Amino acid sequence: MYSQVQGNKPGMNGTEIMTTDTMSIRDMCLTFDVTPRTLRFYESKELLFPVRDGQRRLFTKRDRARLKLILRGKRFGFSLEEIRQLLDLYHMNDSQETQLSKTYEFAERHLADMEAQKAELDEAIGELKTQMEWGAKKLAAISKDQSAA
Amino acid sequence: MYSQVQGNKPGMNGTEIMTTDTMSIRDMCLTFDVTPRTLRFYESKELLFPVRDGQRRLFTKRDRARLKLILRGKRFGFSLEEIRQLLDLYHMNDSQETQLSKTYEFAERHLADMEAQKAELDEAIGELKTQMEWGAKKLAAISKDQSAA
DNA sequence: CGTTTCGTTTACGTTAACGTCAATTTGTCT
DNA sequence: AGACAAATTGACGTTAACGTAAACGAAACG
Repeated sequence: MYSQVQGNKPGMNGTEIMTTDTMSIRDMCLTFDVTPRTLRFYESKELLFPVRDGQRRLFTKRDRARLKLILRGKRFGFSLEEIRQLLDLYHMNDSQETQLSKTYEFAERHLADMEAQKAELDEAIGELKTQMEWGAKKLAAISKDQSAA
Repeated sequence: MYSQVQGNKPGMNGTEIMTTDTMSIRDMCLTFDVTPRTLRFYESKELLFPVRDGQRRLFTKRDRARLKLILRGKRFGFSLEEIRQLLDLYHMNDSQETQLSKTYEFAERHLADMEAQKAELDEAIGELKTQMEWGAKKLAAISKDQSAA
């Protein structure tokens, strides 16, 4: 649904298609529902590494994968700094094996956190449902009172 | 494991036990691992309603139930304002039936949020596990290289 | 009775995660 | 060329959720 045509150098007439697989900042904003400020902020925090076409940022496929993980991490309540460490695991390249062991341990703790969170979430959902059934009964009683009046 | 003796008025000798079922601010801090500042802050935001013994706050059983819900809500990434609304559902008394319907609707949205969050959490856990298996294989390869050298 | 030991109020400070605004540059259209 | 839109770089502002420090009162203790 979005243009894959980006990074056209001067000299292109617009009919040629350069599927460089990069996206402009605006396309990123529309696709992921974030603001330009957010993307620049994430770059400043070294969460994203858009390449440059002159001054302008071009976001690669890798940046988009990372952004998806960032936004998901945020929904789980992780800080950007924690997320940055996790991104290292997802985007580890072969020349960074020295850090792999440390990253792996971090991921283990993170996984434990998430599973604990899941257990608690299940419990909370159960309790909320119980409360809502109580509320539903109350509501039913009220509407009955009113029809009787 | 914590003292249930609180709110003793002057004139008590310490052998009598007044199981008023209230806790001092310090006991609350130890029990729930929060700071006094946090408890006062929650009171100022009308999340807790400790009674007073002169100047001092005494936290009731109701306050403790609410605090548990507050801390859990925070772990799920909800704001204090959102949590305050949910507390209305859990601590609704019969004289507040006018607001019940509104609160119920809020709870329905909240429940939907939580179930969506659970689904996403399951997915994230699965992906993280996959990545960690990849990482584990890498680590195994490295240690093999080193033993061969 | 002096002194530590909580607890209280008031008020200013802090951090994360951006928002917002201004000045400027660059590309695009007519 | 002129105008307009879109992007960039500072730089300062904002909100939530507390932290921290000062100044004070009350209670407990030797």
